[in-house]
Amino acid sequence: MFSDLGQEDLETLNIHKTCILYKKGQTLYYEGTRPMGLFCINSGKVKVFKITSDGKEQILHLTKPGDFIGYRALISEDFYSASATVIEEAAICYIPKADFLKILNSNPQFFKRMMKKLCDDLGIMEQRLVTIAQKSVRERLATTLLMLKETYGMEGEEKSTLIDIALSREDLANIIGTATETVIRLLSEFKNLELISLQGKKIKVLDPQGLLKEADFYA
Amino acid sequence: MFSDLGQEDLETLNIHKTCILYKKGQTLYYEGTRPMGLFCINSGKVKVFKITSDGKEQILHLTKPGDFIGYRALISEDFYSASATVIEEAAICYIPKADFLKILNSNPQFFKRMMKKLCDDLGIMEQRLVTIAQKSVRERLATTLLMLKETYGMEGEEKSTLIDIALSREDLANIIGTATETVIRLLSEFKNLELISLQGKKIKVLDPQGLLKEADFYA
DNA sequence: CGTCCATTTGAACCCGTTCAATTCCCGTGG
DNA sequence: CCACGGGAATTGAACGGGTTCAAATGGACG
Repeated sequence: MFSDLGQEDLETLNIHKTCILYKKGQTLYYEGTRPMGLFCINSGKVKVFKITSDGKEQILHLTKPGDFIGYRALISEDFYSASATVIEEAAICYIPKADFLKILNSNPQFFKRMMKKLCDDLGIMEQRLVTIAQKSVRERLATTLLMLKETYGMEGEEKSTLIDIALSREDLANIIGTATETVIRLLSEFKNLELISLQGKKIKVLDPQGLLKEADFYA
Repeated sequence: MFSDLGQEDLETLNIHKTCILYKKGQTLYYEGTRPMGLFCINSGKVKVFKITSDGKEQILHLTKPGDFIGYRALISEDFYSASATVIEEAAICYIPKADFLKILNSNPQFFKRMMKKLCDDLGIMEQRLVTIAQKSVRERLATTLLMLKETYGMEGEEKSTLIDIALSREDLANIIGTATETVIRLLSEFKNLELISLQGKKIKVLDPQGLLKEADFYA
């Protein structure tokens, strides 16, 4: 995202930039607080989520290296609408609000790229809404596994792909919008159908075509 | 949105602009087709929705006067990701793609306003995702009725508010992500609890506080 | 006035939740 | 090094919200 900024902008960026290593469980920001800057994920993994009135968690986004988060509240000059917590030790840079906004306002190319990213994120969110509203939990789990494979997949031998993210069953449930127990039962069904294999927290996809069928996916 | 454009931009806008009256049931565009311009809703109502592989419909958005739709595909130079159909006779203007993009690229203020709108839409979509994923159908119906009241409410005598949009029970179900029959049953329960009253397709909100409680809403 | 679709009601069924009990896993301290 | 403690994962079973299918009723429009 920042890749083709000019020399000047890159310097603006770096002057006040700080990079810190965060441990699992640490929280970057809380819903309802005021953003003071932008977080860029260099390595590790972060979940972005909301908590409902009855205490249930919904995960909106999982980061991959290169992502930055909390940019929407920054652009809108608004409070954070979600919280962000580290789920795997992560190296994260922090760019003060003023520097980010300065570049945003002075560099039309960058502005355009942000706009494009917003459009993409909105498209993804709309598709997720439809999936959650109209598909069964079983279909949603299959969909989510395929999505995780795309994002975190590591090709292995025998055409199998390891999903390289240590999600708890509870986190997985909070992506899909279901109960932890349901995820566990369905994962074990998928294992019996030899669609996936389980190695501790990590999941390996054995039969993507089969999962696609379970997801009832056509697009 | 277009309100404080300069004289020049307004003229660009008007040269090729066409305004047509659409009847109920007419479709403005279909998912998967290429956008050629922007639709602005002057009056009437339009639903924006996706169809899933198994033929179920999910409504993503209902318009109000002043809204314009399909702008995301236009900005992203992408295909439409949803379809749009008129649900109440509507007067709609059409601005060719080139004119819209010209203004977008030449007017930073307008560009910024679009960016802000994208942020807002994304925030709304995230909130809806959480609601659908984590709330019961009953809570979602109450939430939706309150939302509709905000958008289409007409204050009447006796502190009651008429929701001035003729939604079919099926459309209402397709906003909430449930079956038509469930909506009917819950509406009738809400009526018995004297939270709402029903007059044909139109719904009148009698007790917003009560609905708020049903929605289990805290924000 | 008749046709057709939307709405309503009824009833059976099932997916998914919830609660409870058990097992597993892993880090920690003796 | 190993026993212990505690949270995560798993399994079991009952319950219930919501869906589905079928049938009856109502209402709009030609």
